[in-house]
Amino acid sequence: MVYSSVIDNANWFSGYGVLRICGWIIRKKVVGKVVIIEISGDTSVKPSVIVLKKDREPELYEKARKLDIGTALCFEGEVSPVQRSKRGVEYIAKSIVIYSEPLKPLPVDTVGKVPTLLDTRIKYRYLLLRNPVEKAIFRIRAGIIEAARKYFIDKGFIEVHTPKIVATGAEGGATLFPVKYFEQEAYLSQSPQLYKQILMTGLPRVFEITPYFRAEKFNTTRHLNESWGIDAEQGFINGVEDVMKTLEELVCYITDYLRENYVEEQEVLGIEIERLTHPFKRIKFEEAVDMLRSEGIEIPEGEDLTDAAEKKLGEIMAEKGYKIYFIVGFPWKATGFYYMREEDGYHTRKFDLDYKGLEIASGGQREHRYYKLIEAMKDKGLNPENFEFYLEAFKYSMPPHGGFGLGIERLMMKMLNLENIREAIIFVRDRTRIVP
RNA sequence: GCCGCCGUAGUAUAGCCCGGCCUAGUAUGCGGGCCUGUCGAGCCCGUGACCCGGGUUCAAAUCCCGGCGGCGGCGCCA
Repeated sequence: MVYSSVIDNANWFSGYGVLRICGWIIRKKVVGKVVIIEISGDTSVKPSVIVLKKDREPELYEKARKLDIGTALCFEGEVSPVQRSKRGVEYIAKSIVIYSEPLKPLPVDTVGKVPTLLDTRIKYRYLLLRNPVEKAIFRIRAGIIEAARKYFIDKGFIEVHTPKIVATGAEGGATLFPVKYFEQEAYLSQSPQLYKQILMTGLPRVFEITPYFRAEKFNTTRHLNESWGIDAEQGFINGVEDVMKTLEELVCYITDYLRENYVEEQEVLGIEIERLTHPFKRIKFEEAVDMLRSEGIEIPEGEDLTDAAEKKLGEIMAEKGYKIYFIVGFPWKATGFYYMREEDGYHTRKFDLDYKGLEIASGGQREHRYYKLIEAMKDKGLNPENFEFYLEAFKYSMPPHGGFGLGIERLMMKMLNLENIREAIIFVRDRTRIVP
């Protein structure tokens, strides 16, 4: 599939089937009387291949054979009637315009013949984006967001933006990045949670595609300090099931959308995004704990599952034929103050969505009753006075509501079989990385 | 924060355990040549590296100490 570019200048038809394609040389072969140049641009994940023959276009042949890997150029031409390349669509060029040449040889291999360590890969990500594999990963990322927007808009949700500079976190300041905000103390937002909820008094169905800033000192393959999520919140719900339904439909919509529209990307990555069908399996938190305990894993009473336990649960569930499943009914002890408690006082309406043993989303029904919310905060040892801006909204007919946050990078990891979450974001912010 | 592993040309690696045979090997890149519509092309020639500082020793890429950097695990995690 050849995509039409939104940038007219980068890709336009100048009439009579003549096409202008721009990009960088990622591979060049001089083979006797023929020069073969592969261009990586934005028209396709696979390279555009220009073939120049000594007897057909002698001047361009001479020009092309001297070009370096990494050169930025545009060519005008047409699709070749002869298609012998196994790598991309072949073109016959009528003209080539050089825009920029590398000052020195590229530090990394943009065709992927020589392996690159993750650290180097992150450092030179912008160059490696010329590599079809890397390009495919980030085109798919864009596809996830594109699909999510379509899904929500179709369902009548409105896209919102909540502040990323906030006055307080929901549960103390330990995991927040402080920022100087004139004479006040402020933080980077860890989650749009509280603001999404406030919006339930005026816009009962919202979604937001947003960064999460988390100051935890993780050093693992599945944590970032700046990650992105697809968040949603909906009001006038009949229960937590309404929220879970939205989430499972969204995830299925995304995978179907990618399967259909990102075929070439999957081919380049050598994967097939698996088809998911809803409803997803629901298991109760206690059932999960029982399953794990019968496998000899210790789970302290009322505590959340560790990552290792979640991974093990993924294996157990896979044996039963479930790759993606909800864990529902988390104990109050293990959740935030804003989740609605069940009548028994022990359980809540919080859920997690796990995909192949990794938590990719969490959410639930929130407590919308003002006095219950105050009670909950006190129970969690929080001072309601610190949340006045939030609580105020609950005084004016807050409908029952709930929502979720879906981690984009984590979804990508499981969908594309990435080993490290850092492979799923272009510019990485982790424990030590702050540039580029 | 704790624990483990690692740091060798542009990139990716071998050598380190057991110091000398390392003038540091290989692949790829880069420069040159041959050949050929190649597709991880092939063949030949060339090019280029032991993270930093200190120590042990006749002798250190190799052993020891410190620093810096990377990877992973755990803790922690809306």
